[in-house]
Amino acid sequence: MTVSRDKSAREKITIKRVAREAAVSTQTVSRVLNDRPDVAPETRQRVQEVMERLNYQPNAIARSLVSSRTRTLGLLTADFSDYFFTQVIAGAEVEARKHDYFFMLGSTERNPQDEPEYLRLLTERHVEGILFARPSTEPDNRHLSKLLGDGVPVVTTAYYLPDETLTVVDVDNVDGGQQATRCLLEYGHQRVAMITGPTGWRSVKDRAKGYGRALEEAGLAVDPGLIVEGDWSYESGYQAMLALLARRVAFTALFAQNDRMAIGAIRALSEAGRRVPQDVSVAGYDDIPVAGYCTPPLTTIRQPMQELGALATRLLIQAIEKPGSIRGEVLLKGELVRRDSCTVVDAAE
Amino acid sequence: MTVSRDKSAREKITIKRVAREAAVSTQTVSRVLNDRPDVAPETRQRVQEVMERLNYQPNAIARSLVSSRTRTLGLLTADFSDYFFTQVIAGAEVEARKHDYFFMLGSTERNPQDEPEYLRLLTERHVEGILFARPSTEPDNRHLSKLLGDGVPVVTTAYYLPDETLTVVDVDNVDGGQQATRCLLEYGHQRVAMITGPTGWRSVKDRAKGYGRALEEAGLAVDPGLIVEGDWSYESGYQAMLALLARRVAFTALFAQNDRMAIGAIRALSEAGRRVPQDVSVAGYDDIPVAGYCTPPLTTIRQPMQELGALATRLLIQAIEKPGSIRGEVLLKGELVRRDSCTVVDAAE
DNA sequence: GTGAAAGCGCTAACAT
DNA sequence: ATGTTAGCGCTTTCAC
Repeated sequence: MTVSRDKSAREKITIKRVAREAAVSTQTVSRVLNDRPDVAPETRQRVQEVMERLNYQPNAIARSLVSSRTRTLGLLTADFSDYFFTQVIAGAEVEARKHDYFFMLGSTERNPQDEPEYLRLLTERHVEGILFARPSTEPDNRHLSKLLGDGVPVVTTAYYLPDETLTVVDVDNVDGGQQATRCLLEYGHQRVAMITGPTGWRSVKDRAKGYGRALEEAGLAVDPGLIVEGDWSYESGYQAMLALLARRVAFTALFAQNDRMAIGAIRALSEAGRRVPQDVSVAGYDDIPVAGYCTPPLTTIRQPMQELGALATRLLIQAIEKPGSIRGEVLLKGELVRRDSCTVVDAAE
Repeated sequence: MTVSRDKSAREKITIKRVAREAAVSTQTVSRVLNDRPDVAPETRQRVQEVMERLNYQPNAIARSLVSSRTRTLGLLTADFSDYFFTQVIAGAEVEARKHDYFFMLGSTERNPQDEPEYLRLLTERHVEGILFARPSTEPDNRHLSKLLGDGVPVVTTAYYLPDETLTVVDVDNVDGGQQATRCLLEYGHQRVAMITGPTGWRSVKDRAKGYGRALEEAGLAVDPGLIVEGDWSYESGYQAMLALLARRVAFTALFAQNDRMAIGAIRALSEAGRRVPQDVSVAGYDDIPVAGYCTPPLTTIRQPMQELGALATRLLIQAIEKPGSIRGEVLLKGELVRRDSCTVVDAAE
């Protein structure tokens, strides 16, 4: 019975088969595979030729079993619609590949209670470390503490734990909030409103702190009547601005803690007949791609998101390969991008 | 020397250890682990207690080696900045977890020539199938053909191969382009411009086909002078509109093949003193989150991106678990979302 | 330089 | 209902 030869002799191509065809022991094949020096040049070449001819692929599973290394990292995220974390992941992935690691993806996507289960499954698969690319909003972090207790390397981006000393990579949100607010103040605005992200986020508190500092620098006090809370979404920015307008308080400028809420707020302002920037100057945060092309183009704080992911991954790999070598926080700075949504306060106002 | 006990007695917790402490054979432990029926209730319970007490975690690597199953899928993508594919991935991940699979992430992010290498590394790690969540723009697809030849299950989203019969999940771009254009025509527009995505993309050709069909239905001819090419980016939409305006051809409506280019084009129109929608109606494609909040809110085609990812994953898993069960294309329909960027043609024009 | 033997953690196949 | 033996594909150890 002759079958097409590729399909018929379906013996798996293992190290054994290579050894047999090259007339050496499996051990020698293994040596060639791992670029060990103690192989005779002719032997090495012969083995390599056989590997080539058979299209041999070493079985990474088997290698992992004996070496207890998987060169695999776990990536825990919460929401793929969040541009910030998506960019972090993009940066992380590129960096991981540079060091010959792969990421296993775990996205809890609106089921945060699944996280412990994800962690269990990932550790069963022997990921060598875990990158948290999600906000720190869950109250229950026992599973993460357990992970740390077990000695699994963990690095987080923009994720803090109350009691634990984590390796965290983040942007300097205090500085960013201060830069954005300062920019508005420099244009002569005295009444600067703020739409914040949801309570509980570290970044929200920090950006608000920066806002407060900038006001203080200018000799102004924080007026709670000018502050509204959103949930980062376009819609919440829109609603927050409606709420602010309903309060009938005076303001000539707005600092929105992210671009989406800024754009939503601009929509509400425009519907209310208030022009941006002539009547109200608006500064956002993130510099999402649309920021330069919406109407008007948005002045905002650009965050080095991909760098954040890359740096976090580098630290994680370092923690794996040189245990105990790192610890603590790293903060990257954001950068003010001036566009058309901010201008000098109207003297007539 | 007394060390904290968690660190000292660092014997790995394996099936052997559990067997020893429960005074059974490893085989019995294995049976309990795999929920086999042939274990005495008391034995089962005793084993489970020991597992619990020792906090035993089965080693997925070892299980994979013997079962040659990894419950791991490969995910190949190209660009995390692309909202479409990001959403596909989000949907895919959720679906994978439902079936107890994980994805290994491979993002070629502006290095398409790395793809063969990625594929090699993924197959070495014995992923059981691969999902391509990236556009089909590379001319060289030998590595993918090889994959198919090797019998690795592959499903793609919006990715076609000239000669191969792939399992493809996609949106019906002809229908979408037709819906968008038809909407503009229904408002009475006769001169409908189009900004396309880059040549070579299947979706570009299909959306253009839909545009042509709608015009034909209305008894109108396609005018190449009204068509400009972009590259999907905001900036390219902006530039394309500048180019179109420079041609000094008359048009009262625009179909942009994605929302980003539509928004870029609106920016150019607004800078040129042409109001949207009063002077020019604009329809986009994708319904990205900002579409409802930019100025003016965008009429567009909503695509079921997450569903696409989920469906592709379901088909992939099916192909793995029941080989030979599927083949061919599945097309999901998009849906027209009417907002403010389109209106009836100005009679005075 | 090369090979034989043992074992990584688990399960399939056969015993009892 | 439970245990014994063998083996998944590879590497480590120790011979020669």
